[in-house]
Amino acid sequence: MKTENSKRSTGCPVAFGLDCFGDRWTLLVIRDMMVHGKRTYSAFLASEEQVATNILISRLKQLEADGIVNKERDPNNRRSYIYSLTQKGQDLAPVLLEIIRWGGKHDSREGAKRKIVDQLEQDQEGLEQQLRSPSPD
Amino acid sequence: MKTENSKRSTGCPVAFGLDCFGDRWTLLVIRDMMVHGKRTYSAFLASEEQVATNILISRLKQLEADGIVNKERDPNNRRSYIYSLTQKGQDLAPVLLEIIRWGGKHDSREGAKRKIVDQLEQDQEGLEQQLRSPSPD
DNA sequence: GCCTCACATTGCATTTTGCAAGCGACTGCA
DNA sequence: TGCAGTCGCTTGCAAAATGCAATGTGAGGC
Repeated sequence: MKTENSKRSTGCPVAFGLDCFGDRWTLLVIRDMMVHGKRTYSAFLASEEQVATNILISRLKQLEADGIVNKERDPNNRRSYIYSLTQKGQDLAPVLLEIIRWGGKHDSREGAKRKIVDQLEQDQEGLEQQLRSPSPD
Repeated sequence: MKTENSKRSTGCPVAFGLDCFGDRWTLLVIRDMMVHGKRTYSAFLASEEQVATNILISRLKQLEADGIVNKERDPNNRRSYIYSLTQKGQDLAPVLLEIIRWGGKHDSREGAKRKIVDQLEQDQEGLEQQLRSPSPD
């Protein structure tokens, strides 16, 4: 598991960000919450990129420890938990949007998904609000 | 070394971005180029975060392979190389800016560096232009 | 010719990742 | 009441990435 003291401490805001979400999986979990409105462990597990269970749980724990997501019991199902974005997590929406914009511009592969990129070009403000308080799609 | 076929191919622009710069070091090299105007191997090596030589060279090669940086000989010193950002690399400026904004807002540690964060608040457009064609600070 | 600098490689121990299996608490259903 | 299925999570282990120190190479400088 990623340990808490694996954080750098140079004071650079970029390094600080990377310490929170600078790996191959963390930002995909945040994407799943923002873009796809996912909120449960099993929903994250079902994402296209096929994250392993041990990686997923370690990232969720780290995100919770970093105050980016909040974990609470599902009132309707006592064996489930609901993960949601804190303010700090919602504030990652602009970061995600700019990554989407960059990926949309520079990913020339077949099968690149344009839907959200088009939405971003047409109504950035609206999309950002949507990412901050998402609903399942 | 990170192999080229370690790329995911789900078509998601976020996953595409993470395949290019989703690790603990790549974006720091890009930060060094944009924010600090660094352009040589030895300048990157001297960064605060103390990247190892093997990691640095592997990231530079990957960035070059991905078309994000360009490598050419230094006309003034034939044992040196100059690394510079391509258009694709310069287009990462908004991503970096939003990470800086987020880090600036949420990093409450002692010693967090505010200078660039303040600059961002005062003149985002100017800063973005500066990051796209940086000069050493 | 010898020294230094800049870029880069190598070897090896440690850490992280990927993958498969399994576990305990809980639920829905007969 | 029993029991199969779901949910969140843990464990074991092989493979890959990382951290680290030492070494190599090729171009200048003197």
